[in-house]
Amino acid sequence: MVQKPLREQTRSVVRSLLARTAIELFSAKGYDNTTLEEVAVAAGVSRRTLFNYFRNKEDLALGSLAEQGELIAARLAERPAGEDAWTALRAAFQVLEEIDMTAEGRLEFITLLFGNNSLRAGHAEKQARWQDLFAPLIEPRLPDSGRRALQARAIAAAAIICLQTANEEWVRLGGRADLFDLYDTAVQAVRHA
Amino acid sequence: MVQKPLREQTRSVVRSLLARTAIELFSAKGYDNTTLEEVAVAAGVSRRTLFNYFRNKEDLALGSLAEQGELIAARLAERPAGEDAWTALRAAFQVLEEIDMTAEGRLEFITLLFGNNSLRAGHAEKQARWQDLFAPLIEPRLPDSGRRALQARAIAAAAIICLQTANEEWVRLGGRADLFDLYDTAVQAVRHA
DNA sequence: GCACGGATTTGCACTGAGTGCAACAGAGTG
DNA sequence: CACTCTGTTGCACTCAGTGCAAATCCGTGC
Repeated sequence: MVQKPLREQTRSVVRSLLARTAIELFSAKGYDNTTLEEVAVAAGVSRRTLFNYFRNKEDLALGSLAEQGELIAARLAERPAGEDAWTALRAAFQVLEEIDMTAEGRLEFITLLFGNNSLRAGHAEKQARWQDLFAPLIEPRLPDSGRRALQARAIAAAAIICLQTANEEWVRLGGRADLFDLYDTAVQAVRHA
Repeated sequence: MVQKPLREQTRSVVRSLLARTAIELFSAKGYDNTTLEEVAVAAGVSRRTLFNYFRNKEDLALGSLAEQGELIAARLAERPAGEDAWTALRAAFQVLEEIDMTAEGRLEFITLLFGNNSLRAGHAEKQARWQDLFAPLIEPRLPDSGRRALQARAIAAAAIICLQTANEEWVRLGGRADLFDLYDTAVQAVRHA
């Protein structure tokens, strides 16, 4: 009866080990030049087992994005009900700064993301899924009107894209800037230019 | 010496024939359940030749998006210099309405896009590339300031994402709505909510 | 009409991602 | 010591994508 939490625990440990091993190899040799066979060997596991943990090669690299989305959504749900949508989103995004990851690690990871076409695509898509998580949470923050659902989706998408643009710029600057300064600049431009 | 234009002409004819054949099959049988072998046979060409025209399976489905991006960019470049960035973008997007495609065709195509994960990803990525086309064209429309490049990218990205959100909603409504009404609602929400 | 030359098409063989299946190993239970 | 449940592994297969070389097509010059 105590097995279940135990199994799940080992599972998530193995999962993150595999992801870390993979990202290390991808960064070192390039995404396309790294086979899943190599990742499996490096992690001391069979190629087939990799597929028990991740649906595909892309997920192996991007798994953490889905988790980040859930973290942000959770934080967003905790924000006071009266708070303005943009304010709530900005506050929720800041959960990213609490994530256990060195600046070099972030830089390496994001560089990997933007350096490969199919990863860029996967990245874009994963963040588009964030929209589905965030929109229902910001819809109640909008004034009544028809099309409130559409409005909520648009705001969520725009905020995410501002974060992404800021992230890109942050990488371009080699990490020598404050991410949220860049984010604020982006939002300001979009809303008041 | 007259070969070149001629060859290019046939090339683009063949290219669009292949794309149309592919999209038809993808819509009918599903993207994942359609092999490139089948597409090739249906178009009366060898599988290998398909790869002379398209880099990969995804491009076969999404090729038109790249062209659309270039059309919009061209229109954007023609807008008067003093025009506000958002106004210019909206006007440029309207080139989409001039594209030779039936409403059912559009609906079918967009439904295909949103119905498959990897196509959604490719779609998101292709539109993210639009950003690279549009940003330089709207940067001169912004007031002087540091970070104008970042601002231009943010605005381009936000406008694109509004269009995409409107498109999604349009599909959800079965095409029974005006795309630009939806777009305006989205932009309004983002900028003034 | 005919041979030449460049480009396009095609077949072939190969790599690697992803999947279904069945055999296997290990841990907990009676 | 069987028995079962779960996770791992190997194996064989399909399909996307690529490099290469043979075959084919087509406009041009003779």
